[in-house]
Amino acid sequence: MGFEEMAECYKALGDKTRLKILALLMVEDLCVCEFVEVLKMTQPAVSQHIRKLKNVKLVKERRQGQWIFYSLDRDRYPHLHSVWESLPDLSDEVEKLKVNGKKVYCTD
Amino acid sequence: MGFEEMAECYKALGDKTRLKILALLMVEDLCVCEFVEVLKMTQPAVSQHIRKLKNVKLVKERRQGQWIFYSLDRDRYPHLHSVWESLPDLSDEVEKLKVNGKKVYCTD
DNA sequence: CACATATATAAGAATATGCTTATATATACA
DNA sequence: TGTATATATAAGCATATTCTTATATATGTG
Repeated sequence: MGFEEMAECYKALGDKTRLKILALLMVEDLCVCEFVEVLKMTQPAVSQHIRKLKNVKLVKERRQGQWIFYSLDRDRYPHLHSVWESLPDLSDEVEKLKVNGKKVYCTD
Repeated sequence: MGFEEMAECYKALGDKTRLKILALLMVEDLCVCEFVEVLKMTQPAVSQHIRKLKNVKLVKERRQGQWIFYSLDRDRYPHLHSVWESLPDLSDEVEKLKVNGKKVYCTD
């Protein structure tokens, strides 16, 4: 991987909101409307951050009905494994989603 | 380490020139005038990139006479070890410096 | 001390980034 | 087919980034 490509990847990591999105994806796959809840941001703002993460292949998407679930592609860049491990644990945030009835359960 | 601090760190990594500086520092400690030679950039441009790396503690400096040698602080962020290992090997570039008589030898 | 070399800093300009609001597209369902 | 929900995209604006040129500071040397 060349310097340009690497730089684009770290640039994607170089934002607090995107790091939180990735930390949330370490807990489980989530969709945009769930990020909107947790991050208290508008839907377009979230979508634009996710687009940047997709552009550098850090996250994958899979559509399930009207929702699109995003997942962290942990193995895309093996040298980032310890970066993922170093992210703060946000499982409490995901738990709050469930408690508040904002979690999307998809039974496809 | 919080998200804000992490983001600042990855932001520092999110630039092709700075990644090259770090890759060069994987080979050996270097000073600004050597980066200027290798990177074919102006001295202020190089200094400003180094300042960003210093701000997030990725590089350390030590003055030796009129030169300031910069070094990679490999252990500052343990989760970045494999990032350092993944950087392209630029020892050829440092070798060229020596061949062209642009290497700074400091005998302090 | 005067001058050369190495480095840092400041100011300005061009470009990039990250939000906002408005709108388009895709899917589900009655 | 019409409506609701989820998501993406576009345009515009405020701020940040990265260069350039000019200048300041620090060290070494005659």
